[in-house]
Amino acid sequence: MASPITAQRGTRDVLPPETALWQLIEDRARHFFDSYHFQEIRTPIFEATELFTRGVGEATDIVSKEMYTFTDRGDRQITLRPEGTAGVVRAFLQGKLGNNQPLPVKLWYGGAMFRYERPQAGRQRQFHQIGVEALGTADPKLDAEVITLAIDLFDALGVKGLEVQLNSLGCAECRPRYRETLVAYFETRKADYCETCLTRMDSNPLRVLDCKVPACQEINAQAPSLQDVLCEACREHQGAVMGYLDSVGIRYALNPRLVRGLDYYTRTVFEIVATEKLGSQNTVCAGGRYDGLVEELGGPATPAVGWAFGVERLAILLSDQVIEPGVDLYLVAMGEAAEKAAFKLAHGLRQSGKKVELSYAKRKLDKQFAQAEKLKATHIGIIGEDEAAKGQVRIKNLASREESVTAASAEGVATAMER
RNA sequence: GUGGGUGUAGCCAAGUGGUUAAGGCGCCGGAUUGUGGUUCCGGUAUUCGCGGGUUCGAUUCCCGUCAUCCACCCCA
Repeated sequence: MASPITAQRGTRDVLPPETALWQLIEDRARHFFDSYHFQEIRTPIFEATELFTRGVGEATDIVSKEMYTFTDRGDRQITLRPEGTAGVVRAFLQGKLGNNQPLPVKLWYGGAMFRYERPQAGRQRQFHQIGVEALGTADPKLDAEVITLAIDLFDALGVKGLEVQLNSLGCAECRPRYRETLVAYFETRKADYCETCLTRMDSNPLRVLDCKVPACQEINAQAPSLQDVLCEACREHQGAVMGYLDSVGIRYALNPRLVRGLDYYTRTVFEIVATEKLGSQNTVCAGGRYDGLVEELGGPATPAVGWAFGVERLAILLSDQVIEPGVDLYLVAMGEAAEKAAFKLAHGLRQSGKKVELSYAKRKLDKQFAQAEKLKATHIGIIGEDEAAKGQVRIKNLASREESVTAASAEGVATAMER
């Protein structure tokens, strides 16, 4: 026998009944996107590599060592999308969405993302995100709105133990200033930092702040905080965001160490982290404002804000929720004429929206009952030789154990099942 | 990419350098012919992730490899 082919490292099959959980997540998400008036956008899974090097940032880990990049047969540099925002912004510009409808343009998307990482629970090479992007306004109301949307969704799904962490990364005005003071501080303590920190001081100094090495954390505790040097406009913006969140009772923790790994963020950044169940991969949802990205990708200056959550991680948080499959009617037939009658009856009932399962095996009746129980059927229908000859079916409610004989028609059976 | 743990059926698992690899759940079939998740009986791993080595002999020891999990890293 040939050896079986298995799923590639870092990819996995989502099997039933877990798929039912994914559907639940998707359904609830759609519901809230609709009420918050976000419209769906679907963009390609692969894009020009340059979209991500320019959008996400050359120096980021995602771009520098995690992308699935290849040259296609037409000599194009192609990358499987590692995140969703860059593609949405590209489509926003290409489709001229900013020109033909009122701003902000509020979009949501969902789908597979690809990053070449070492797999772990809650971290796959192909993983799935659902996210929102709102483009065209700098109004802090929108920062608060997208966070509120996320919390509403997670609440509705019954996710417990989440914490919102908030920070501001400043803007083109104050961030460079902060960078300078920060680097100046690092210089004074250079001898005490770990090696990754030392390289990051040049490439991406803000990232030094969320180093996990205890020694580095100690030094960072005394580092100047961005909160202290935010410009007036950024300070006001952050205050407004917090005010809106307060007004709807959303609790959050200000975390001045919160730095995102993508270059495009400005001002508001946030993460929604799970306090239990996820171990170190505990960020469920993350996002922020990216006022410079649209311009960076060749469009007009367009402020924007968005987030994405990881479907796999959310599914882990919800994994104790059991979604019972179950059918309305399990239909058993005995004899050739009965098989045909059952097949036809099932067809009629299914057309009218009943969930009907047929018996595909010739078992004894007591086994058929056991089978109906296993399928979580609410009713069982029996067509034997007698019933088939009379064009009838015996319907039994498996909970009440009440039984009746009725005409083998969709209407007749539907009525009998009401009882 | 770094360090560590694990790998016996669909799932949970016992086990040993040597005749036919426990058990449980699940699944399939049966217990004198059409009514319930119980009970009883039977079946369900040509082989212990894969490859190589040591050995008369390896599921068991060694090496490699793959997968998975944990921490780092990174992030959703």
